[in-house]
Amino acid sequence: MEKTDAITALAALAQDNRLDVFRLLVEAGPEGMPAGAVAAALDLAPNTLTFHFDRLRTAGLVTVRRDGRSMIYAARFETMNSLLGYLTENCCAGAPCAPTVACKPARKRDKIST
Amino acid sequence: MEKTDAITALAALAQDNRLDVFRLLVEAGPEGMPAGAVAAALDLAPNTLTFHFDRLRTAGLVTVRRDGRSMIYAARFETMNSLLGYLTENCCAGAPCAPTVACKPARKRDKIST
DNA sequence: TCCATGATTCAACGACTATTGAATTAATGG
DNA sequence: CCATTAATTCAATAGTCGTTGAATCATGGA
Repeated sequence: MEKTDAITALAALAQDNRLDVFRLLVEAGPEGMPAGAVAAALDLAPNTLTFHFDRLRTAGLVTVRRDGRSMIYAARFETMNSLLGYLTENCCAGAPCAPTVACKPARKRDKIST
Repeated sequence: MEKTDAITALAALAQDNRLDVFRLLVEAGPEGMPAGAVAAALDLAPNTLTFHFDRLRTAGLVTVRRDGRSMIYAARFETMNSLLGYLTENCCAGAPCAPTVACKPARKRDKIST
């Protein structure tokens, strides 16, 4: 991952609502969930949400597809992995950090903590 | 690591010059380096640098101590580790990501890539 | 004490961010 | 075709960010 991409991804995650959105999508797994459901879960105005989705999408942290009138957003774990890779490689003085960290959608967890 | 701390740390790293500063300090290791040396290495105005150091310090990513008239800044690897921990735990759907990632100062590397 | 050096403080500035309300586009069902 | 639902676009706004220049503080040496 390039430095500029890392910065974009970091900036995308460095915001309260966006971090919530991303965590929610991570929990939702690869199938993702409709924008409306995210809006309902996090109590965000639809236009505000569109704004944040745009940032996440620009950062490559999220994908969209249309399903009827719903837009289904899903987390891109690959990008999250690249970001973790970049941070361990460049901000940890090298090798000691990186015993093959990998980010998979996998199993659900108890509950998102705020 | 708390969510708000994670956001502060992410925001601290999500900026070109600050990321450069932090990477430089990571390379410098636990002894750190004087503000002036950082300023020279990255060609930053001293007041601009103070501004960025403040952010990094607020995020807990950096420590300072005085040595004569120099201020010696050093990376706090512990915080970086916590951040990586938070991201793998909360943004990777849980366990599959975290085979004990750890961030140590340790050995130098070839060269920072821009 | 005086001066030079290293760094911080402060005010100002343009640029960007996050949110809002109103209007608009897209797809579906009757 | 019309109404409804889902989401996006757009303009406006307050607030924050990054940088600059000038002034100030702190330390050490002559």
